[in-house]
Amino acid sequence: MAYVQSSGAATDADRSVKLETLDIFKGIDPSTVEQIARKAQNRTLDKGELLFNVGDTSDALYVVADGRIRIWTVSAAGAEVTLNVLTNGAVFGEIGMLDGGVRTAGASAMLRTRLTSIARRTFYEALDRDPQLVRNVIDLLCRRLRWTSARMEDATLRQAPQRLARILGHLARDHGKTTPRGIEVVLKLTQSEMAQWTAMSREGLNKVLNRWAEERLLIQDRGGLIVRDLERIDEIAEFGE
Amino acid sequence: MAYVQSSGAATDADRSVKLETLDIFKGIDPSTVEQIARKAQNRTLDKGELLFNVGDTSDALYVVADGRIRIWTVSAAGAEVTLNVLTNGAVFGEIGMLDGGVRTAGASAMLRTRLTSIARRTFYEALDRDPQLVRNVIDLLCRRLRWTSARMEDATLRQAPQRLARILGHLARDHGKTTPRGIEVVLKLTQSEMAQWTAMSREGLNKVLNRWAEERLLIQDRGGLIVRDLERIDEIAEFGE
DNA sequence: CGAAGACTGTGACGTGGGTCACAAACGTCC
DNA sequence: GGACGTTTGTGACCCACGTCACAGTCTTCG
Repeated sequence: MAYVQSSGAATDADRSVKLETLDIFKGIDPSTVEQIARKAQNRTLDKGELLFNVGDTSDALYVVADGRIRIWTVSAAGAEVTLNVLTNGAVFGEIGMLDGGVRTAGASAMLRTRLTSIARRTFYEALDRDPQLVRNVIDLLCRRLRWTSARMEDATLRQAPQRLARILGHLARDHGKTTPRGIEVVLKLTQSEMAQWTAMSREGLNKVLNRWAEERLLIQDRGGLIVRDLERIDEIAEFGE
Repeated sequence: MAYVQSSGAATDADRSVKLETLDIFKGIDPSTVEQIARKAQNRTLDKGELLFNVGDTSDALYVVADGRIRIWTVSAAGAEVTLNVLTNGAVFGEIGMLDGGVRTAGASAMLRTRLTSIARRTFYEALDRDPQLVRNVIDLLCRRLRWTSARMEDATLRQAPQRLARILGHLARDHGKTTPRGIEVVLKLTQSEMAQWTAMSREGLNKVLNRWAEERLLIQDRGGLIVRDLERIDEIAEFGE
């Protein structure tokens, strides 16, 4: 089986990500995937460890096997903005791998994280063999482009609270667990981390969050966050308060 | 020859764009390109005419044969932001053509413009036949992604004057003609058009432009714009004033 | 358990840049 | 050469948000 190798104990195996379950390998001959998996490298990053920096040369694509990766950029002044936070099963770094250019963003681990990396050579061999993989790659790139366009729009024509609402919606949908109390966000982030993500100041974010808590749109539960009124949050993201 | 057909007088022929000169067809068998050119459609838009709107279904890619196309998005409040201005030889609309999704941005003509369009069917036939075309498409998408990322950064962590400086640099480099007086921007835009592009107000842009004119960074010559100190403009784009 | 460090909460204050409301200058068409 | 529409120029005013400067509160670890 084309498992992403677990570098830890056997009990970790269930949390591991199988390559063949990834969208990018959907419809690909299992033997091809297995071959890629055999040549793939594994790597573990400690909390806070840098995987790559803006401007680094690049020749591999990564898959988050278990953990959490933050993708970011820095301004000339040194301010960091988070572009995305990736969890198990996410693929990243494909642009550098595909075109061989330098990295346009940095990547680092938010906690101890296991990764699988696939080298350009390996990937291109498979690309030459399987036309379906080509389609999948094109699809992936298109999806990325659409996602970036949407975020671009957010950045240019939405105000801070709208951007925050957008992120909250994303957190609730992609990292939320429905409970009697509301949608619990499993992906726990500090206010500073969220602030970097929404490109606002920590203090400003705090104030908005507390206002919304008062209005019962969400509950703040020591570090955790429970979304109560996703409808309204979405509305704010789209049209403002 | 795989010319983009001129729908106008023969004198327009010299301004026409040949498909085989486009990056996306670099290294492709001429007969394949010719076949695509034969199946391509031509279309002329009047000044201001809408080619497609956000949310439209899409099944074609376009090439600007002669004229000028503006790509834009709208906020829920109705404010338009220009994402790019395209001139002869530019390719656009490829994402929708490739993945069949709806358009994420609108496109309209800034002046009377001739376009060539290539349908998904036609393109995919060629894609199946020529693996080099696949590489070219992947390259194009990667380039787009890098460009969008850069603009994304501009939007989130640069201030208005920096964004303006960025656009000026782009105008000077990609649409400029070096003359004794400085780099003359051939692509003439009104201040309103530039303001939409830099996501600032027309009034604000005006003030910055006049300040820079006083500082001899540029000359404003009734509608035209001449960049005198590109070094400094680039510096401002990167580090602020 | 107690201290140090991280995280959260909140007000005072400053400012970039948008909106409004004009006036002046420029085109272009009868 | 008026006259009307477009573009440019400029000041008064305003507001969203960032920065600063704290004070609480939670965690974690010796």
